Amino acid sequence: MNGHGDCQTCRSFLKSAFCSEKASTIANVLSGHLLSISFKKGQDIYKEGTLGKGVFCIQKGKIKIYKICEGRNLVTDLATDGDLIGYANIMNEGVCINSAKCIEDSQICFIPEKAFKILLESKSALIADLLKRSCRETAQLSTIITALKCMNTEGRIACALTTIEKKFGVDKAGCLDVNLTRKDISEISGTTTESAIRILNSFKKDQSIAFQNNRIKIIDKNKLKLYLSN
Amino acid sequence: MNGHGDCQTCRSFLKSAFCSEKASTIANVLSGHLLSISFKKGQDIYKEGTLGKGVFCIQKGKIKIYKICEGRNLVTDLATDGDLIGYANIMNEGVCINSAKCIEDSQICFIPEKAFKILLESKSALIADLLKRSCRETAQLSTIITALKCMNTEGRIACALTTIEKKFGVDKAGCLDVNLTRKDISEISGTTTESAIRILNSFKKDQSIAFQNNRIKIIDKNKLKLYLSN
DNA sequence: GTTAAGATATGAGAATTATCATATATTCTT
DNA sequence: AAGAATATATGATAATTCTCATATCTTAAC
Repeated sequence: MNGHGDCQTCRSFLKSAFCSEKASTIANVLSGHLLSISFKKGQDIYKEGTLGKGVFCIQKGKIKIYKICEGRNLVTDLATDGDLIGYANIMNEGVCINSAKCIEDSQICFIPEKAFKILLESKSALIADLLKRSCRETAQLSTIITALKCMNTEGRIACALTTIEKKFGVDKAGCLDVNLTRKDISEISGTTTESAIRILNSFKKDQSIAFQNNRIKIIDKNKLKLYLSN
Repeated sequence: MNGHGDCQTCRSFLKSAFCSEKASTIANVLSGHLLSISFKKGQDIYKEGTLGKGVFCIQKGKIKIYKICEGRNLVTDLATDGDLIGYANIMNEGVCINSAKCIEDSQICFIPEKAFKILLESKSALIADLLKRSCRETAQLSTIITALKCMNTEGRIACALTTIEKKFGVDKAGCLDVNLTRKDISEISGTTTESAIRILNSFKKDQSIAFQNNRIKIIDKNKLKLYLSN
């Protein structure tokens, strides 16, 4: 973790909060805390079960949020530029309910719990924004639950691919703009590495997707969608 | 739905909200809306995919929140006296992300979306309370996701029993204070009715639980816990 | 009280997916 | 460049749980 440039994403995110009656206090607490920190690919941001020290705003990067069970990881969310992560930990007695790890090198802004709580207490626009985010997350988690029980592994992998595309977009070559291993993809779709490999290869044979320089390119969305219905 | 007595639970829940600067407006909008409505066992409160008309506060009753997949239901939450349900629907473009149904006859207070939104905008204590609830829900949903992938069916049923006990408590006889069918229990634990029946019977043989007048009594919590680890 | 509907019970077989084993390919380190 | 570590690939087998079939029991309806 090395201090780096000012986190503009984070500042704009919190801007409205500064307009409240307690502004001076908040500014005080936050001053010097909005610098972004460099995280390396693979580095943990926070770990399930540990005490959450604050909230993180992604200035630039790609993050996976996951639950650990019996040595295996289960990704419940992906985060990227502008996303705020870790606030649910702060709201749930401070113990981290999941883990966050960098999929790529990232610049992340840290907001200490104390500062964050003062922001919340100031009843600014932040809390309304947060509620919206939290409710969206609720909807997403329910969808994952449904997928785990009602889709077969093929369907969940097809689903994961479209989720990844939505979250991280595509590069100039049209590939999913993130370097994920088969293991990563298995964690996102709730299966094993072997199954992910097998099914991705079957998708490739099927010409639904292609592999280009270690990245995945979605060739035929309609074909992929056919797997979703199962 | 027949109008009934005043919803005290709901009033106390919203009380703080009335202390804000927009109080008169809120009181105006809410006046006449805080009466509780009678729902029969089995009756739907709202349905996944339909437009959410507002938020519901349980005055007295027992509710299941569930997702539908291929004719099967998957319970994601249980609600009872004092719980607020449906707010995530309102926050997510209004389309219900899940369904709510009465497990027993219930008295429920309805807060129309419009009134609810005005309450939120007044930046009262309500929104902070709601955020906390939402984050707690997030934590719970992640736990369900973990359970579905990392526990076997026995473990999930054992888990469901302790969840039910925590939520609904026990009656004078020491039984889980709610009338659930095996199908209900299978929906809470994410399995089939047949599997739920088989496993509950094995728990009974095991003397972890007992059946009394169609209700389940947890006899040996430690024995049940042994199933959780798998 | 009879019938119908729903709930509980149990067995046999099928299907899906994980596990384990092993091989090859790729990337990283020094 | 060599070796180690990690990632990808593929087959065989095992385990879990669902599905389907059927039977009994309980509750509700008329």
